[in-house]
Amino acid sequence: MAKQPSKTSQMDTIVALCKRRGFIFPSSEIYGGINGFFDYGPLGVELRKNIKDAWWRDMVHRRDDVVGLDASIIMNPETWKSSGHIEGFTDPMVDCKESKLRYRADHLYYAPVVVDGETIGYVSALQSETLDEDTQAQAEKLKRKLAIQGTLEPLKLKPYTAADPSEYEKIPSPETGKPGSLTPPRNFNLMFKTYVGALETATSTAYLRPETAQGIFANFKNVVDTSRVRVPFGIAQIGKAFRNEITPRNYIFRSREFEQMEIEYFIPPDEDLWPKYHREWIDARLNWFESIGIPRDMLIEQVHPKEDLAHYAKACTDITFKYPFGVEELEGIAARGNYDLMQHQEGSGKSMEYFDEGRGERYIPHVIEPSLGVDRTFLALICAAYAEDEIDGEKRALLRFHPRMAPIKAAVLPLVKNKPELMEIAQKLYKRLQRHWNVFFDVSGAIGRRYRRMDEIGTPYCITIDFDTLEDGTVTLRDRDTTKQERLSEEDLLAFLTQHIDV
RNA sequence: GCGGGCGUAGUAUAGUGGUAAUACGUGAGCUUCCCAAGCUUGAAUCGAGGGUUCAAUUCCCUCCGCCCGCACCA
Repeated sequence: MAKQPSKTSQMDTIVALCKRRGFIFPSSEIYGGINGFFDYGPLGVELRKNIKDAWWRDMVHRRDDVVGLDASIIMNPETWKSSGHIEGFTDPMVDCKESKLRYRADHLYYAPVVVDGETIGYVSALQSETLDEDTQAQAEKLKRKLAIQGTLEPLKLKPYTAADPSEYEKIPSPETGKPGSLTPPRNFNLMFKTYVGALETATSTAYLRPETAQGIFANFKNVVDTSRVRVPFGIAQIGKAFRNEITPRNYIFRSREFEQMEIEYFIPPDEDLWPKYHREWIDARLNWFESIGIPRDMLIEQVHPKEDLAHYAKACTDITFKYPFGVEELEGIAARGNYDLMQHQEGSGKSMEYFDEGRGERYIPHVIEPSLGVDRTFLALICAAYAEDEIDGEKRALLRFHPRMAPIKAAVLPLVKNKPELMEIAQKLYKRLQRHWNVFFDVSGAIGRRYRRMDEIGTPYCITIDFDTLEDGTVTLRDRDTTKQERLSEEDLLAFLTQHIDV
């Protein structure tokens, strides 16, 4: 019985293919690699570039209402105070050494149990609606158990993060109820720190940006003052961002260095207005994914439930993709109100107000934020494109990339290499195509082998120069997905390629 | 960070206390060769460090990395 390929094995196959054909390498592999970082090889860099170019062209050049920006990765650290990343990006964690469970330290509450002014022990519980009752019951139980007489004083609950280091040993684990197994709270700030200038001092501390968005907000006034934009309008940016993830997982899906493609789309503040723009952007983004070759049925629109939203957010809809390891976020489209601009206005002391001439009024615009990862798109494209089929009883693996996304658009293949006439024509055609696209020239091996090589890296078209070419100038155009061939003149070939690649 | 599993050419795997192999891929060559043909020939591997041993890829320890689960996903 044939082995059913499991979900992980399909992922393994894709990982192996990416390595074998030069899409993705583990970063600094000769030194044993480094967790959560990846390098993109000759084919990978082409695919990434095609993703970014397509996004930029479709979101910036082909729209009248979006302009671009390229902000620096390291910004004034005040930026991250205003944005909330220095406070909110830190997750204090506490581990229970006995039960092996881990908690958010700020969600774990504790209180000393005090009877007639004397502390007889501690109680603890996780944040919940019944927190007060739970801890009260624990305290009474403790008092009975120790057979202590007297009056129980009201519990003063504090988060574990506020505990004195001398108390860590005495606070019971919420799982086991016994003290002594909890670690001190440990901070995981997800921003990478660095130092600007020669001296490593507290005042020279800076951060690698954890998102590109803040560079856009920080430049809001600059763009408004210089670019003749009018609300509603967007600012788009593509760039690297860095998050010191506790556990990078799923290949390039969650890595510590990644690239974002973000738009902040500024709209008037009317409460009834944002749902319309939010919807428009969700649809625009879904259409875009389809246009680059991700089938609609692999995409899911997921609305964040109200209770999961950040306090300032009005709504957030994820576009998720069916990765082999599960359905995971590709892009988030958030309606963030005017929170970010307000924060920066307050933090910087500079007005973020926009004067709307049409309305004759001043306001701080609200924002819709479509935020997408280049690397997640990369992985989605490969997962969507990967296929295995059978040609005349021979198995083959191929990547069915949209021609616009394919790292190599076409290969020029002289049927045989020991005929100078064929080589000469092939070289000439190759040079001609090279002026327009990334094309490949291959003479080594049998023609069938060369086709299969191109299939595996997703090259949509192979152009073969054969003996008929010497007679009538036509070439064979072979299609990757169907393996069908047709003969075309050189001019028809160019028209065909232009039509299919430059969409 | 914890627990479990793992680490042998580019990839997938075999194997051993006496210095390593198979397939595919890959380089060169031959063949008017349209779907991984054939032949000749070449390169390339035991994650790193330490220990035990006459001898370690094999046993032990440490580190690094990968995978799964917990947690995290702001």
